Amino acid sequence: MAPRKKNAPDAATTSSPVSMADLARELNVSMTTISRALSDHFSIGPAMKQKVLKLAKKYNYQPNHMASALRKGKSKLLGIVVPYIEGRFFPSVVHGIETAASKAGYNVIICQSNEDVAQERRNLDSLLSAQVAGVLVSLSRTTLDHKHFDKLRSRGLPLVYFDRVVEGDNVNTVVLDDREGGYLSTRHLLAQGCRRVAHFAGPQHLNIYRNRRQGYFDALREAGLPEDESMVIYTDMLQEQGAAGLRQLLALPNPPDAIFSAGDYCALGAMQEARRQGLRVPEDLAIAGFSNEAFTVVTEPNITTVDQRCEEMGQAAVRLLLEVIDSKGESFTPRQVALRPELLVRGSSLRPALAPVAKKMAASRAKTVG
Amino acid sequence: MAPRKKNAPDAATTSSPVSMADLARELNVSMTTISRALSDHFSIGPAMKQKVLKLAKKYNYQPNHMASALRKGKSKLLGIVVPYIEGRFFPSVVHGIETAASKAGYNVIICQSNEDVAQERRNLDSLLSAQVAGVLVSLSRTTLDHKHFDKLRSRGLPLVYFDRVVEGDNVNTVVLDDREGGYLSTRHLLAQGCRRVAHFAGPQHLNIYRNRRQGYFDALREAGLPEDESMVIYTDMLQEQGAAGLRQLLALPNPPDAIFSAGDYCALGAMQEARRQGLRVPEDLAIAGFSNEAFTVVTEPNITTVDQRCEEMGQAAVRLLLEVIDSKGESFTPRQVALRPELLVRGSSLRPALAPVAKKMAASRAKTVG
DNA sequence: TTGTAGGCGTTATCAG
DNA sequence: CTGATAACGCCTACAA
Repeated sequence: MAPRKKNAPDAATTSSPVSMADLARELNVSMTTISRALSDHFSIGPAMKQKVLKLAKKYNYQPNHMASALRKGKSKLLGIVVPYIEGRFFPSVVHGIETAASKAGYNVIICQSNEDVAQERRNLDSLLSAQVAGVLVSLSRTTLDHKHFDKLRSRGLPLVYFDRVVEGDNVNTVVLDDREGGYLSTRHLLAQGCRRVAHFAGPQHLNIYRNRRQGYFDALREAGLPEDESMVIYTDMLQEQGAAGLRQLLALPNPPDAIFSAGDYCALGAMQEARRQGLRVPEDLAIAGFSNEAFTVVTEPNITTVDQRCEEMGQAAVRLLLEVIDSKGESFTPRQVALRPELLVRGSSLRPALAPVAKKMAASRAKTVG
Repeated sequence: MAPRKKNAPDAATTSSPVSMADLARELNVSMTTISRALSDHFSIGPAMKQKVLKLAKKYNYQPNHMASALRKGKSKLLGIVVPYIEGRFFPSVVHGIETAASKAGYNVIICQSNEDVAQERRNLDSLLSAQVAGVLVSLSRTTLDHKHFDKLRSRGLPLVYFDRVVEGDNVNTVVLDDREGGYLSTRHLLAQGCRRVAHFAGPQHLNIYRNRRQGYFDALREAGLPEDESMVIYTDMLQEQGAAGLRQLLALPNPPDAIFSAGDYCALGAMQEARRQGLRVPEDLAIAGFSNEAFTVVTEPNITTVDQRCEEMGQAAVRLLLEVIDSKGESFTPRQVALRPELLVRGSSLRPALAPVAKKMAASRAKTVG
């Protein structure tokens, strides 16, 4: 062990961190007093409190969270496990999480599963070892069973899933209300005067895509329109598939006058293909996507889409997690939160003739439906 | 203190974490033996090692990093401070950092300064308290002096700046070679046959923009072309400023046939304005941007740009930081790393007539110049 | 090859 | 109001 020189003028370059013991020695009081003064304990007189605080500032005292956590058995660390930190969605959610967590005095450890269950398992072990106070997870695509999360539960570690969640009512989850998103989007297209609205659906084993499709059908039914499976194209939400999908739709005896795509990339592909086919967007074909990708405000026209409230999702997840953490002892009844999506009406779906009116309607709708 | 039942069948729902002491008791050996067996110490026989490892697995033992860090005075945590986690750049860098760090057995705590020095200061305190082993920083825009980082240095805490760095040769930095990026881009435009290349420059108090401009001038000089300040438009790299900038350039007696923009958004604005003015891109006006924003492959034509190697930057920063950490004791000579940018030639700058040849040239150049 | 004991910095408990 | 003391879980000199 390196010899530590206490109470000695520090070496030229590096100095050891100041501990409570150092402050205690300096003031000729006990560590207890220091500890209490710093944590604003009622049993310490204001005079002493001031003295301690002043000295702490002078010596630039930083509490050692590890020691505190070790002693208390509770750290001020939250763990995040996401598939990856790229694209638009996850970074924004992480942004929201970090903001909310730091506001509550927590630091955040971030892990990526890279869409790999094995990695996800290791992430959990890693967070366990780091003694986090709770964990926020968005499942990897390859996660089929969730036994590895029992390890957390058996340790009594609070857990909240977001976006890609375990379904059930005994888990804490925060998701976007995808059904509502699909519903709002489709209803908007119908309000534009479109009568044959097609749908680009995503993989139906993922609940987000199932729900968006459900919202689409709900809006059709509400408008008294039939559910026509020939108008639904199943894709993996890739750009090229949007182009191919549109070609397929145009070959129908009765082609669509609008498309609600469950993803922006697919919508983009369709819009580009429409141009190649000589169709005007939105006059001949109205298009709406999903996710509010950055490029949707760069295309000509801009693409109507649904915002996923990434940041709110992060904040809601943290709020829920902290509730569970703070309720330690009493048994907390798991809760499932669904966030309102926001429809963003843009040029790709706004029929010029109806524009002034429709814009207003759409705007008020997007707000009031929430 | 809650009573802990050692060695007792665990309560129905939650169980306490298993410690080395628990394992030691079970095997009737000392904690020392357990500790050594788990850390693969040479003085422990293979038989005992096996026994311990098996029991550890059975009880799902997770080492307590906090205790270990407290004892050793060294944690396995790295701290990151970034202005924010959004857009394309920072998330990708963070992605690279987390990947490299976790490969080396480190966890990563992430903090956002929100472009605010005061917040940045708090972030540092927070990381100090969390006992991180080192810190990676990209400066907030409002950070003018760097005194608050002395706190780290005086604690002997390794520090690496990336992207937005403190300039000097006594700090560790990782940046993109922006000059080279500007040079490659401009040279490419010249190779396309353009002879009047304009430049959208960014705020010159930021070194990245200064350097991109320098690369632009270097390429012009190399081609024997004059430096013409009337062809340089100073902007904040906003989309609208690109449009305005182009209008300004077109009003010149001798308008440009190409633009090298120090940012993609500005390039986009110019491209949209060019279309409005009836100019063909790239035939009448070749355009190149900077940053490889996601939308550059979505526009028509796609936008030629310079990739900033976000992920490599993160990895390089971690490598450097770990070097400093591992060199503890010997004095480490600070190092400044500059990453090679990658020119991505796309439709906005590829003159059709020259396309087949030029494409090949540009490609080989982008690789070999590096 | 294994064990003993002390301490990292903090806080809870109990005693003044 | 304040102080002494013992733990939290792990590591490591030193002893056996």
